[in-house]
Amino acid sequence: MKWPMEFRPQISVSQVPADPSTERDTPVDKRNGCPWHDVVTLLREVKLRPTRQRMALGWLLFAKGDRHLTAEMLFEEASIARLPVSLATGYKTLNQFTEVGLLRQVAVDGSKTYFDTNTSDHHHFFVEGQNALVDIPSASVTIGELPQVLDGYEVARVDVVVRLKRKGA
Amino acid sequence: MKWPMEFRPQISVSQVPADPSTERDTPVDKRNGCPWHDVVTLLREVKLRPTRQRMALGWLLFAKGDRHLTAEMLFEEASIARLPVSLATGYKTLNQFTEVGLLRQVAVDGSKTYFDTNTSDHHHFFVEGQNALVDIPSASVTIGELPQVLDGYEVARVDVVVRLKRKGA
DNA sequence: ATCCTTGCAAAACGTTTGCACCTCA
DNA sequence: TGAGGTGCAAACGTTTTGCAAGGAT
Repeated sequence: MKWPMEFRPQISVSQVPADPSTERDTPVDKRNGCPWHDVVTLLREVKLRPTRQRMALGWLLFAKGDRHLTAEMLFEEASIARLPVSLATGYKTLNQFTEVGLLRQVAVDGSKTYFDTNTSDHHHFFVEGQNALVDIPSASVTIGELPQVLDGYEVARVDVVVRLKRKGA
Repeated sequence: MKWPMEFRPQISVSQVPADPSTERDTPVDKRNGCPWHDVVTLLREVKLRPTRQRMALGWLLFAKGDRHLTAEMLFEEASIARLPVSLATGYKTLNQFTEVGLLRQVAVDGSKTYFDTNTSDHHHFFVEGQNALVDIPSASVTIGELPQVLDGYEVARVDVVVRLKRKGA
């Protein structure tokens, strides 16, 4: 594959502070803990039927502030909480929630897919060994300038992952 | 999991231009096309026996400048070139090369693992639709400052992925 | 001669799907 | 009641592994 690479700086990504009032793509306020009742509203706004399972998962996901979960983790939480949801439904729901902008997928390495309940503009620490993700407010990372992008393309998103390792490991 | 997050800017990651003379962790010069003979040297330096298969894969990987490959892509290239290497060996070799610092894994989303022959400090464009990776010299991206890192941990690496999408898609 | 490496096929793993049954509006 | 959702088990694609046979020093 040939690629015309002209790296004249041109596009500049301005990072916006994670001020709730500026959040985009967040149909419903899920910034504060989300009582059970609000999950109905949340689901209705994105035009997903508030079924028993989606309610349960939505509650697990959004009631406790920002979280980073895999399908398996969510499934286990539901099991422990005696919320009867199958693993397949867990996957399907996470994907649906992502499609409608309630969640965001985070690419770290490894085979597992992480879902982030914080859909605003921000980045991540990835803690090796613990395989845990921690938010970094986008205000804390400044990206200066990017090289010019290929004609016909535009920047969809800039993901920054800061990998942490145990000191002296 | 609780996490003490104090986001006082403190650690500053200074990005170094991709000047070959400053490359770290690159045991052997693989900057210019690597003739067959040099692969032997390359392998010996990292204490891997120069077997037929590792020679073949090493040559495919390092003879053509910087590349971003999955195991399947490498396997297909080898097949086309009539180099008899099994898929399992392809995987094993990519992992071994990564362990000794000859390759670097790149985390984009999707189920496939990409390996990058450029182990120096740099970032990536990820072209959606084409699932292609393109290097961004680290000099083109300036990361200002990072929040303080949890006690006992240090920054292993900062990965920046700039996702490109077709305009108006 | 010894240890390392390979190839195959099978297993493992995370994820998706086909389909019969159920349920919400 | 009917469109949509769920659960199960099977299918899927990628990656790893156990083991017997082959190759490097």
